[in-house]
Amino acid sequence: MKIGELAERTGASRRLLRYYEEQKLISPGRSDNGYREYAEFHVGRVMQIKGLLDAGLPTRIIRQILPCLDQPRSIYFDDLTPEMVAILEREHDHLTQRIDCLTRNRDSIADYLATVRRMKTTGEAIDRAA
Amino acid sequence: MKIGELAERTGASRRLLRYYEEQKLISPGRSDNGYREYAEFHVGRVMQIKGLLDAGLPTRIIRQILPCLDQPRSIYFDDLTPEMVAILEREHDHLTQRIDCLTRNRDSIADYLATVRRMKTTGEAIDRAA
DNA sequence: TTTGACCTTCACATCAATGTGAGGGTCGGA
DNA sequence: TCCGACCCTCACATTGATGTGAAGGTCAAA
Repeated sequence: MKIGELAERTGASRRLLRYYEEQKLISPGRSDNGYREYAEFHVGRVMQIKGLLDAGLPTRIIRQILPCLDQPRSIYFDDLTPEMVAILEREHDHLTQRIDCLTRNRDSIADYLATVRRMKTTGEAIDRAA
Repeated sequence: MKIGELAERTGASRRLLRYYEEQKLISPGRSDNGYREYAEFHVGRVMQIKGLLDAGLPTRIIRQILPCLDQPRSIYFDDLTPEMVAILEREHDHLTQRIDCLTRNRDSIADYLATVRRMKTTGEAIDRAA
């Protein structure tokens, strides 16, 4: 599949797909004419990159952890240095922190919305006294 | 408390604290000499901002949802426009998506690390065949 | 009273993630 | 063969979150 189709299927711009490649997050092949050639699995891959990016991870980190997240592992265990394990552990903890922070804030929003809805139905009694 | 102390207690640079103010995320008072004067609750507030920012939310969104997350509500229910409710609902869903994405990826890392550890103990049998 | 450690504003620098456009090939169909 | 819709590279622009430094005011302690 060429870049246009991948762009359409993932919602990422062509420019962005080239940027991901420049950042070594994806490595499409090339056909004879120089066009990038993407495989089916690149669709999921791009979605994953977009998600991680949107969640605040920089490409630098994504590049490091991505090879470990593939289903048929693309990095093998004897290639794995202690440094790499340390990075993964650190990122694992970091992700957990982010998740906790987001969860707390999301729940606060939910609480707030729930309160608003309760107010709306039980009458407009506002506790300005708080 | 002055900006230096707040910076030290929150781990945010002075520059950043001024930036947050410029972005209307915090509103310290001023003493006679023009120095910013922060209250105790600003410590938590800054941590929350840092967390949200680190998790990928732009200041624009943080500014919108922050007033709703305070414990003594600083925004009251009759001030709340339908547009604001819509924004909160949208952000709530968006946060949920982010959380799911991060959770999936964190769990993948955990799986990977678990597999690595299993390999280390049960011998170096590598499934290159995958 | 001077020095050092604060604080102020202003402004330019940087990095990551993007957009946008120029200048130019490739290719399939009218 | 020519047009339109693709693709390429290169490169400059922008936005958001920061760093950094200049030029200067405040204040406490020596």
